[in-house]
Amino acid sequence: MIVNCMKDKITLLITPQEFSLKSIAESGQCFRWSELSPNKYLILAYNRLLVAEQYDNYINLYCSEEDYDNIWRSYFDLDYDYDNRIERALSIEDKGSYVVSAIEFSRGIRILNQDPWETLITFILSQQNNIPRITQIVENLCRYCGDLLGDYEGRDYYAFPTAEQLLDHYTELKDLGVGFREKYVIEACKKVISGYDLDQLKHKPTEEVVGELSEFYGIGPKIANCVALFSLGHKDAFPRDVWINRIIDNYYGGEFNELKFTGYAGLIQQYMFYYERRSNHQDNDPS
DNA sequence: GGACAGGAAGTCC
DNA sequence: GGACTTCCTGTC
Repeated sequence: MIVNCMKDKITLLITPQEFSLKSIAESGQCFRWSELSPNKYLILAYNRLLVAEQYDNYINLYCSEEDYDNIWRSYFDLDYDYDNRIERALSIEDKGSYVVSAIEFSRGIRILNQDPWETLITFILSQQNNIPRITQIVENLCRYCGDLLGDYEGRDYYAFPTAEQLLDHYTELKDLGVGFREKYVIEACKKVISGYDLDQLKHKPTEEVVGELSEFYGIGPKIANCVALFSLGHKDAFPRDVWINRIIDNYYGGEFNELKFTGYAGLIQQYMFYYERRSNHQDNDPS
């Protein structure tokens, strides 16, 4: 991939097969992307506001070269070789299998390396919830508790709140839509404020990471795997949610061994999740 | 039309 | 196995 740097604009020569903003935006891993116009998004992450737009053969990121190097290159996972893993998966899967269809449908999705704290809280909010509502609650928390980052086209945008900021507003969390998950959020804030370092989990084995995260009140195996995959760089984490379990029941007779995708099972999981939710491959249109 | 059940990237007790 | 916030959907 070739990168062109101009003042406050980075151009990546890359195709939607390798990097698709739209697919990522719809893939359910991030809750702070908003569509400004077709193939143009405003992205909030790491206390930054980024505008990104996609064309047939390139993507423009409106940021400094410094921010690209320090934040966005890692955020968009640009140093990970997706084609290599996809080829490996295709070589061991039967043609026409669910996984192969899912990969073909989902090419271009990347696993974002999001901020661990933000990911921990947003996935606590995800339990027994749906994506539009999770997005709404996250928006409420940022607007009410977070720092103002700046404005774009007349609208103000806010940073994801720190643990201290969330705890400052603990009495209002329920009203902001957090609901019964309030106690989980408060406990997570306290644990982080008392010195627990999420970043150190980047350097531990995935199994150990999932174990440590599961000790948080309100975090079980599903959310622990999400945090490991979406923010700590553990590509072998494999979150099993209702959608994945449904796929396994419907297409794999209730058993699925993700270990055959050594080191990148999380990628396959994300393709399956996206394919199941976005495509119309099911016989749901009898007319 | 409006009530109502069912479900939503789960986890705790 | 039931409860949990709240909202959106489909059904009658």
